Amino acid sequence: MLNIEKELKKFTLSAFEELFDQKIEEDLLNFQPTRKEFEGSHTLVCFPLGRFSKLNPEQTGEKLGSYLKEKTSLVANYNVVKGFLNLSISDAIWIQLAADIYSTSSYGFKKPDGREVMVEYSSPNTNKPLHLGHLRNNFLGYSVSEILKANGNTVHKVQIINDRGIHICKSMVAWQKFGEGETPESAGMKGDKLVGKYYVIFDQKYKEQIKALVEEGKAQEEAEKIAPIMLEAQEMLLKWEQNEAEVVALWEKMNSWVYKGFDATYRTMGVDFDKLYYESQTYSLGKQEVLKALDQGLLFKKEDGSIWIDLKEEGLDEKLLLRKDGTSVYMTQDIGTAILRYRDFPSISQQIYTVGNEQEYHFKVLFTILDKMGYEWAKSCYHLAYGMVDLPSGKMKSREGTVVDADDLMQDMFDTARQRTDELGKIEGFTSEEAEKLYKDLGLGALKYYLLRVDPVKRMLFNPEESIDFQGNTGPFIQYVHARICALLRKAKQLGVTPEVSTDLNQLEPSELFVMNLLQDFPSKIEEAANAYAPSVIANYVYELAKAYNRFYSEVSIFNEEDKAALAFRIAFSEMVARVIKASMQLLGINVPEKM
RNA sequence: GGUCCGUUAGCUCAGCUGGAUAGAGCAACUGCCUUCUAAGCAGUAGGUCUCAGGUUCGAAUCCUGAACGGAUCACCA
Repeated sequence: MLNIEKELKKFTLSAFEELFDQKIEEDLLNFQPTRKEFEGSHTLVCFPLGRFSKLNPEQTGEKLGSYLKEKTSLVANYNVVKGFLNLSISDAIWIQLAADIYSTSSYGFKKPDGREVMVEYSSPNTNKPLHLGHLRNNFLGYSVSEILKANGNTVHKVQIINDRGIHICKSMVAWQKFGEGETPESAGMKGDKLVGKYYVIFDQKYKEQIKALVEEGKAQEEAEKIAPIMLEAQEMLLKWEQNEAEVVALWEKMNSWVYKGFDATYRTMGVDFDKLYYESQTYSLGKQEVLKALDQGLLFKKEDGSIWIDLKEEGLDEKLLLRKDGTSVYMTQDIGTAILRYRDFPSISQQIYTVGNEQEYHFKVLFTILDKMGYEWAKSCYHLAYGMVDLPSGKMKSREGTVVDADDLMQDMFDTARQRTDELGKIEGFTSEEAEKLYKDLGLGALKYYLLRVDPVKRMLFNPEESIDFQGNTGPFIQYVHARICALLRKAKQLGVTPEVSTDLNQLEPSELFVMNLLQDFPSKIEEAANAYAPSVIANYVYELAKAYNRFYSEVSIFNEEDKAALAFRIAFSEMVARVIKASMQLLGINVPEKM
């Protein structure tokens, strides 16, 4: 495939040899897109080149420009403004590039390179439903997986389901005491919602008990420790780890409710996993590993019997790995899970953990522990941290009922999509299934794009009062451009116009050139997104592309074109744009409709 | 207090491997639908890129310091 920038660099380097008798580093050649107020598409910054050409930047630009124009068929024209050499690429080259792209299947995607990675995302606790934070997590993890695949990696999507621990025991205790046998069926509630309800009830009762104890004269801290309902939860956790039948049965029952609810939510979200890990199946391996490490002298035991690791030398602190009662903590489980994954997938070269940035310290400690335990691969583990999604009122708190529920939010988006679509009235002839599918694609498109266009490291604000837009820099805008192009392609087919990039063509419109330039960027954008684990790179790119195409669309009347070659080209060109839009959106996990 | 992260237009965000007059969208205002989908296009207005130093021909971008906001340093996950 022709790469214009690469070619320009090559010729510029030889220009330096011929004109100035200098061999210079390629890195010195800084090509950037030409600003739209100047003529040209590629601009070479000449300031750093003066010391090699022994000329001022302006003169350097002139010399290079005339050399390139003369010696290569690439450059049709040039101009120098201040120290910037602006180059216009000849239409023939653009047409050749278009022909290359048009004939390339899955343009921009790399062939599998044998590198295998594991991406973890979602990883919910089973004591409450998924919320807005999980949406950012899931969309991010899913999209990064798709981007890595497009960049040539084999990807295993996994999650670790936090199905055990004190949190789930809290829901269990509350259900046992106050549930009166309620089930999702009897309550008419999704299972995850029902279990979440009892988690909230636990917290309410717990707070009441603490308050009562404090009124009796206990210190707050002590009251928190001795509140009866908390003791019951702790006892239940112990019984669970001892595999007591009744507790295990209750645990299985309530978790199965939750899984059914989660499955429904994941299906709506359009995410999936290749393999699921459950903490209940990995924590004992973690425990074994901890005990092994204790034998090896890597850990130490405190007087009360709890087991710790000392990471002060690594600039971290002491970390608890097993409680005094022998039960395991979060860290213990994560150690077991990581090791198990490498046993299951020995050829992966990296594990990527999509987890909020509030857990940065946790992962730093986890990777350090694994490293100390002698696992070579610990060095390549990567915590893909993302910022919290805040509400105008501040952080979401499930205990205080300020969370934005994932199912509710998605349903709101679908409703908005339906309403907007009905207002516009453009989908006559759709069956009700087709219409429903469209509402979902649009609603999810808006939501996913909204969450993914922001750089992952940044925390973001979500205001539930202001609904997510369907206009401007949004998912539906991009989906709309795709649908528009599909309408063109249908019409072309109807009229019997065969899309073709023909060399008979002799001129392209400025707005076409601008789009071509963006199309050429697609492969490097995928690479950039993969290297930075940042879907936002793709999101911003595809928006720019869609916007640039829209400009062309409004400036150039396609079917009024009398030149046959130009008409055939514009159809092919539009088709290319649609393909890149579709592929980009696929990388974000967003479907693009053909009509909307 | 230690460590990490963020701060760009009224709001939400790009730009950050240093380059021209810092860009989009929303909100406001002005045009454009008898012609391929107006969920659109074009335009107007809106900025001491938090501040102060430094490096450089050139700094929103790199370095140092400060301010503000957030996270974290749990026998929670």
